[in-house]
Amino acid sequence: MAAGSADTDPSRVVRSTRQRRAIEDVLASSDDFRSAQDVHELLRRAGERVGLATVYRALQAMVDSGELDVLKTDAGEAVYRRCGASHHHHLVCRQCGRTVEITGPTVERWATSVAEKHGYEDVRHTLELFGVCTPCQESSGLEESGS
Amino acid sequence: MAAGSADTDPSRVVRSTRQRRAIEDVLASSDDFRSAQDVHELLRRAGERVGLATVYRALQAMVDSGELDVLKTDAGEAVYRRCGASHHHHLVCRQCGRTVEITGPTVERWATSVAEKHGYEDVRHTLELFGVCTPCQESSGLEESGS
DNA sequence: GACGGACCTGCGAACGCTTCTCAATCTAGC
DNA sequence: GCTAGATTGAGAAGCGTTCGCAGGTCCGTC
Repeated sequence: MAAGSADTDPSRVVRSTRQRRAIEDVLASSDDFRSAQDVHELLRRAGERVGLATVYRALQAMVDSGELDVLKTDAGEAVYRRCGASHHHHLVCRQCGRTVEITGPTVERWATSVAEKHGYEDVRHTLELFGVCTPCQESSGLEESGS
Repeated sequence: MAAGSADTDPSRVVRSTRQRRAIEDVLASSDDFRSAQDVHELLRRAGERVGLATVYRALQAMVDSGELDVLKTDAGEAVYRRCGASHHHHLVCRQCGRTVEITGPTVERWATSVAEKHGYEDVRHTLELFGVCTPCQESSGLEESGS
């Protein structure tokens, strides 16, 4: 925490290379969060030979320049998404993984107002809902009460 | 995902051991978030010989039983803090780590209703707010405009 | 108090994600 | 075409975390 904030050195020139363009393409073609490993795998499948380290460096650079959003999964993996894609959350079944996308102005407003009340600015949030979907409720209900 | 849900096996008895009590003590003596490595280091300094793996296992067990809160730092490190019985969220400064506890009936209700609308039950959620607290806004403002 | 089985512990290895190293390569500008 | 310097790629290293297993500890029972 409290990093140096020295990454945005204005004397540094960003070059447009084949690899960087390929990485941008991958992210541009999706609205979902993608991990660095994902991006690397997708590039490989697309026939682009790009090193993993390069993917990490490019993603980090894009985060620094504000082109990408980044957040951490529960597993500690960083996932990236181009900024400006519509913000939403997920409702995930903890048994089968079935996922529903959720957009909620209620929460967005609540988050902002709460944060402001405490004097925090530039607020972002992570919110995930975990439950058991209808099909899984039925099947697990059979299992557990199976006496 | 879709793990066995075997963590809350009712046939499993939790034992009270020297190590586990020491870990509880460390966390009880602080209101701050502590990483597993922190806890391990503190135990070592206190003269308690406890293995790192044991610390991880104990912390995880406490999280599962609801005794501890856990969240991930930007660096991907898991940090733990004893948790009041009441469910709440955190508003964390992404620069200095200053944390405010938040309880929000608004969100709780919203989460439940959204989940039910999609047929999900037994819903839990994770919600963290990240922003920049007032002191950090001022200091970083000075830095950036400090031509 | 002794016994036995289940749980817990500790060590080190393994794991996954990320960053670093450094020589080779490529880009942009002249 | 040439040069300076940014960028790349492969593998090693770093870090936090989890796993495997032999041995130790705890708790209920006799």
